[in-house]
Amino acid sequence: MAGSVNKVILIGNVGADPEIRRTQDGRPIANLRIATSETWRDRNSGERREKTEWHNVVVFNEGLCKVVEQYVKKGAKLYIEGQLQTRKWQDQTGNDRYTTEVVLQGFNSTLTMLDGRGEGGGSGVSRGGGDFGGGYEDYDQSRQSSGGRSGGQGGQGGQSGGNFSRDLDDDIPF
Amino acid sequence: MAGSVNKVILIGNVGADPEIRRTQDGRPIANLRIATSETWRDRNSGERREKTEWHNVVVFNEGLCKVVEQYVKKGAKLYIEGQLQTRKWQDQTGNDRYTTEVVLQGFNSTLTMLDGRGEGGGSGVSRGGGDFGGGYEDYDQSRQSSGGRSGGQGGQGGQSGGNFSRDLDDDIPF
Amino acid sequence: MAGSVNKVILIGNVGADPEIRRTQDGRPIANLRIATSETWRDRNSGERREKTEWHNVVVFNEGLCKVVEQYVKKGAKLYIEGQLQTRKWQDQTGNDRYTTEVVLQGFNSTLTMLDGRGEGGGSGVSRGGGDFGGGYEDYDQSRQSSGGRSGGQGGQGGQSGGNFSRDLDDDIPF
Amino acid sequence: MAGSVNKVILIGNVGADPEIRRTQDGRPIANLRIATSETWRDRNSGERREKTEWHNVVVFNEGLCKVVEQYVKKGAKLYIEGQLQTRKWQDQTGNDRYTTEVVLQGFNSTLTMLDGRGEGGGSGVSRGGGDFGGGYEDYDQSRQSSGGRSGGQGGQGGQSGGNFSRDLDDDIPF
DNA sequence: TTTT
DNA sequence: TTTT
Repeated sequence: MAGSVNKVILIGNVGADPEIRRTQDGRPIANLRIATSETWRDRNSGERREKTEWHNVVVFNEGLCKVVEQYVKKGAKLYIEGQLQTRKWQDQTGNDRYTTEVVLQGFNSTLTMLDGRGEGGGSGVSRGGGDFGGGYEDYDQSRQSSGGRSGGQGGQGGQSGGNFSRDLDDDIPF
Repeated sequence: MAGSVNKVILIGNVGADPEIRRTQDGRPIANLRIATSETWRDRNSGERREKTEWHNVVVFNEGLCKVVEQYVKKGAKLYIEGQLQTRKWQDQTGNDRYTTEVVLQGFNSTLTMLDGRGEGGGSGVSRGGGDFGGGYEDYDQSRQSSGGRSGGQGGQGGQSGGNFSRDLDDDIPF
Repeated sequence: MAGSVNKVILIGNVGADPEIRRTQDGRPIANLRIATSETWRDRNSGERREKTEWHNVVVFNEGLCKVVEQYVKKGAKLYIEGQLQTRKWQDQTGNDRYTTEVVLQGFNSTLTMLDGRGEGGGSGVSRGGGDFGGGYEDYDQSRQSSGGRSGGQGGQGGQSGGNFSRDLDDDIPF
Repeated sequence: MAGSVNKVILIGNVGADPEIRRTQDGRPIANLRIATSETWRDRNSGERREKTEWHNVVVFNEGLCKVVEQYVKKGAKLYIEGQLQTRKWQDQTGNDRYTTEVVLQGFNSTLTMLDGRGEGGGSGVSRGGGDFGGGYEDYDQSRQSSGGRSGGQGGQGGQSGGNFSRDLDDDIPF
């Protein structure tokens, strides 16, 4: 379809230490639970009220996974930019179920630490791709192929060890 | 939580004529299915590939509901800005199920026609609230109280007739 | 023009304590300087490089001005959502000059404290309009008419005292 | 600075055929004027009012420049995502002047045709970088180094001929 | 002029 | 179920 945009922007806190697992061919995938919340004053009672929303965030992007692995802990405040994706799965009784997630994959994905931590004294800002600003960043784009459920060229990520034998489609949602 | 943002931006096409229903107290709710899609060229085969994502959009905002009712038809291209919301419901067997929707409610919600239609030859742009630009818009803010599943003060929307007897929580998801 | 969007999203730090002034009819206007910055590693030298960008932010929205007045200090980290606006002025020699600012006015404007401060122990989140979430917020929409350089109905803002005698158009840019 | 975001999202129409020029080392730069506009109804007079804002958009990203060159004409409706950048220059009398532009450079930049034209029957969607969706896109990332005023490795873009002898800093603003 |  |  010509001219389509699918963008989610969240600022919120991470509800638990992230889970990082790997696909069979070695690419990392990070799962985050992020809470956003709104407060308002009830017009009638005058009481302060709050509503918290929980978001499932899945990081396929390899560079962002590294950031998550190293710096993101329970309670961290993050800015994330990704896209909405709903995937279908079957429950135990064979019924179709759907889970909607915020996916960080490829370009136009961003994850930024808003607590002042991140990247070894560095920026705390990470993007889905390598080249920005002055354009000379040392980022190995060939390792960027991310790509979710795709075959890949096998282990190009290199961070062996601890691979998950379960594929992405085995995820237990929520 | 201090400093939280929950924002979704979509540009896509409407998959079917919108359903408009009403809460028991007369407030309108519009449901839209919006498709976004990405195309890319497969690195290996060189073929063009496409992936379409379908989004459930729920419009609680009364002003935006009017726009939907009057102008949004199957095939329309829209810009929408809303927030993510996951609601819990029980299926026939009593199991918890969750449905994530893009909700347009209150301020910071926008719906814009990108086909050149909309608002009687006018702007095709609509926001979740009345006052913008020069600040003199004729918008009855008292009818803006929207508020999803809340009780409301009863029928302030005024557009009686054709009310739905089902409440929002009765929705059949997907 | 049908279907137009003009949106700026910034997360950055405030460079100096905000200036708040008032129009002749009593509406407050806050000016902020916000720094955003990018870091990257130089591909050739391997050095870390940084580029800082400074943004002029003008808050016409009365509710957001109050937040700025009370909570925003030099060094604060903010999320802001506004729109781009370029205004024309004449320098001393009568030449046309242009200044581009990020304007927070009316709806679809947001200012959020990301430091954990803000709103008396409350949310630290503020929007350009009143009704959101459950829809019961106690916000006097009639005082919301903001409206930049427009005439207004005179003094509806009410917060008299300390008014600036200079109009907005007298601003010295940059 | 840790955790900084600088993002502009525009949907608007192109005011004139884009100018494409080249840096001395062959990288293309496209300049666009984009109009956004708001309409509202005057609270007092009841008249419809409109305010148009013009934006200077500079495309450094090489892939996006190609799209601009081939498909973007006067009147085209675009979605663009870039960042704010203010540059300093000297006028004829040696005074400092500043021009703020929306820059599309590197990742997290997007340009999308919203008219149904674009990319030879293809998507009309273009991003600042190559890998998205399934992750197999055939995009030569080595030609992506864009980088604004930087030296570059010389002519890697390959689209020789017609280079502009003026550098970016020679731009006449507005 | 901020921040890390 | 949209669109190109």
